[in-house]
Amino acid sequence: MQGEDSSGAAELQFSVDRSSPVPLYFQLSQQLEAAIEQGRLAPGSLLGNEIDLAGRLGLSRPTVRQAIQSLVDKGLLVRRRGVGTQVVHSQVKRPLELSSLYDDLEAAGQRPATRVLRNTTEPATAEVAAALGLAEGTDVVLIERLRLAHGEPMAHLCNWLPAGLFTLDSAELEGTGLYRLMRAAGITLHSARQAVGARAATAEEGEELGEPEGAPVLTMERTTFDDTGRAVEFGSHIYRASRYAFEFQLLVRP
Amino acid sequence: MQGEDSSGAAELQFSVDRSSPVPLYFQLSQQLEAAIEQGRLAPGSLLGNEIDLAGRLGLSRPTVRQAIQSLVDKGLLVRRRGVGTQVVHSQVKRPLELSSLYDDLEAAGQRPATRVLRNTTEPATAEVAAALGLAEGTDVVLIERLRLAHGEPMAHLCNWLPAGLFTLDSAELEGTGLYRLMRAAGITLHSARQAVGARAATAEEGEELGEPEGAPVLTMERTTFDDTGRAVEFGSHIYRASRYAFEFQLLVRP
DNA sequence: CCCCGCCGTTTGTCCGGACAACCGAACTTC
DNA sequence: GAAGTTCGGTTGTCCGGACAAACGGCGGGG
Repeated sequence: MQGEDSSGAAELQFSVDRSSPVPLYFQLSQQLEAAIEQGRLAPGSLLGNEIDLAGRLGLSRPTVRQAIQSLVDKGLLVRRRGVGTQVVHSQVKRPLELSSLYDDLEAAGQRPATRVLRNTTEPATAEVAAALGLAEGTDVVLIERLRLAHGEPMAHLCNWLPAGLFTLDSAELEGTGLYRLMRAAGITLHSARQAVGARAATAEEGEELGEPEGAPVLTMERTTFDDTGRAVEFGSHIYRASRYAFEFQLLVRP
Repeated sequence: MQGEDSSGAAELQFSVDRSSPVPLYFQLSQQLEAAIEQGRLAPGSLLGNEIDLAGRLGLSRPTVRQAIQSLVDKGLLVRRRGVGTQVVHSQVKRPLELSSLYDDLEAAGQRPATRVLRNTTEPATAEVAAALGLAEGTDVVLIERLRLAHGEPMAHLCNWLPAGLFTLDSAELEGTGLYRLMRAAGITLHSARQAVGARAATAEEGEELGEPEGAPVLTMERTTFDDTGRAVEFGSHIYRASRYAFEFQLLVRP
């Protein structure tokens, strides 16, 4: 038995700034998250009861609970009635965000690059129209890109967006991901429907990706919606299975 | 302009049972969710302000807020300060749960079946030991299964569990999924780390799945943790790409 | 020695109120 | 007519308190 494991955060110093416009519960949750991240709050250690914590910080219990709850939702803390709140043992990293491949590669230390093959406006095919909830033949923007890492092709990306949603500059697309541009344009992404599968590459696809014909490729189709429910993007992507796999963490809803 | 779209849930009837052990906020959130599911609350319609809703139900505003917040977390509602709470327009289905293939197939109307090929205890290989956080050579349970739908092979599943975690009956495994059994045994699943990729099937794998050698297959590796942080399961799965794809919905964290 | 119930601790739920921040629309002003 | 301003309505944040429910350890009884 190590007493440390249970002593927890009693001696940890947290503080809030009431003059800040940042909500108090958010200030606290950020400090707690940072302490967990840096190991100052050891996995398995108890956080100390909410009443005392509130008292030490000069906050009310609901505010402290709100801060804790946000970290529980992130999977960093676990609450047990009659026991207390403790830091989870496992290494929780990132619970599957809606991030672009560009950000993924950049975070992994790869040097991503993009080659824009097409950036045009076309009438929507039946499949694209159905995915975006538009009438067939409506004008949509088609973006075809090749994503590279360390100069090697990684994926072939086709995206369709409703025309007029916002202007897409090819130069900007070379330097960052699509989602970053959409967020910057004031579009609030809300949810996405995805399908991940696999198939054999056609000769043309193999050519583009540097794989032989018939090589296995990962496929992903995704429709993204904003918070008004409009479909704002439909993508059909192909990844080199020999060089890429989707990695993510998911949490279980209690 | 249709007034209906904004009139919202004013005339909808909700009620709570204070003698029930089910929390009041949960009763309300279930009724709201059912109303949305059945279309009684139209997409885009406003929910009516929280104060009135609380008054009509004889609840306090925090309780109503808690009910609404749980549906916001599920992606069914969107709140806008100064505007109100409205039902999202898009069809939100299921935000990617940690569910077994068995449940997925059953929900899709396929008739799943399982053939248990192996159910033994063996010393852990280096790979399995690393995934489960055990010492190499520690005894682990190995379960090898073939999953069928409509009598056709769909996937080949290999799972390793720490020995002694709970007893696995082959007969039970034929009738349901692994996660359901684990939950029934009192193990609270907390999070999982997954990797989804693709490759060509070996001759042996093709034989088992009814695919030619070299056919593309989807691969998934998954390590599942309980809420104490222990790894409770490691799985290495292969799916017929011609017959199966992962479909899921994901929400954007605000 | 083992099982069972008691009891303190801690989180879960719920209340009622207060003020701030924000949005949209009506209004005023130029 | 257009732009800026005010104002009502709604959600966001925060407080202090109260009781209930679950867990774990303790002691008593078999």
